[in-house]
Amino acid sequence: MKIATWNVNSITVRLPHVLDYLRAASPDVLLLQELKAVDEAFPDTEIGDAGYNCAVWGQRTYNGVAILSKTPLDDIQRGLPGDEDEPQARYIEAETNGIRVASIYLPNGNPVDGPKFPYKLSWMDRLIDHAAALLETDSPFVLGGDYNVCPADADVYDPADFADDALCRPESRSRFRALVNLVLTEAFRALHPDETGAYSYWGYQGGAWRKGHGLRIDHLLLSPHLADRLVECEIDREPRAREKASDHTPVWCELSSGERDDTPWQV
DNA sequence: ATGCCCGGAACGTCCGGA
Repeated sequence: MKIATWNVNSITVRLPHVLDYLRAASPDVLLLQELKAVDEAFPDTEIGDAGYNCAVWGQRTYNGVAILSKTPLDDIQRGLPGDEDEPQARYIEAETNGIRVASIYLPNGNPVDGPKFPYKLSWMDRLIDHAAALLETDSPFVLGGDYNVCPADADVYDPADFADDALCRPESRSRFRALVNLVLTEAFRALHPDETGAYSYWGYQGGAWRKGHGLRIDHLLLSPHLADRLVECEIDREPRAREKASDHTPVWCELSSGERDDTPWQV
């Protein structure tokens, strides 16, 4: 089972790229962020024709998250539990193919001296609470998306320059660690502990993509059941190299079927 | 010190239909 996440920075502009990606990579589940479109403008017909069901929480201008899946999507939840008055469309969760999946667009938090930074941190606190509740259910789940957190200096092209950025600040990193320490598995780093320069985002300004000035801020966090099934996790740079690219590129992981090897142990 | 780049909204302009 292949699960991917991609911040598309406008589903309207990026639809051709998304359809190409669905055809080329054929993920079972694709988590999307930054739709920048209301529900009614979401291209569910085109995506349906490509063989995918859609769960969407859109918003005008900003934010917007969706889950695409080859299998039906059930029990769709929009927003974090207890966050019913939250107007920002940053979280959607559903059941598909026997697992729970969430598409997350975590607040950026910049500038750190304004109200956006405490909003980010409290949003992370609520996500941690919800992840703890999901772990209590003992059911397999994936929390994937644009976390807007570089977990470590190895995930930033210029750590010194980003030391005081909301994506790298210790308050953001400590909450990301607290989430992982619940215990979840951050799929890419689990399989590539020493890899540097493995970014998922390169800004539009100053030729960042050409210069390799990137950040790794898009993550797939797996529950213990699914961590046991993790066989591969990669960042697909091809979509970022295209004309009219999103500033993010897809991150995907492959989970084995989950069938246990019951071969008897032999001396 | 500031913009760099991009997308959407708002707006302005153009176009089609009445």
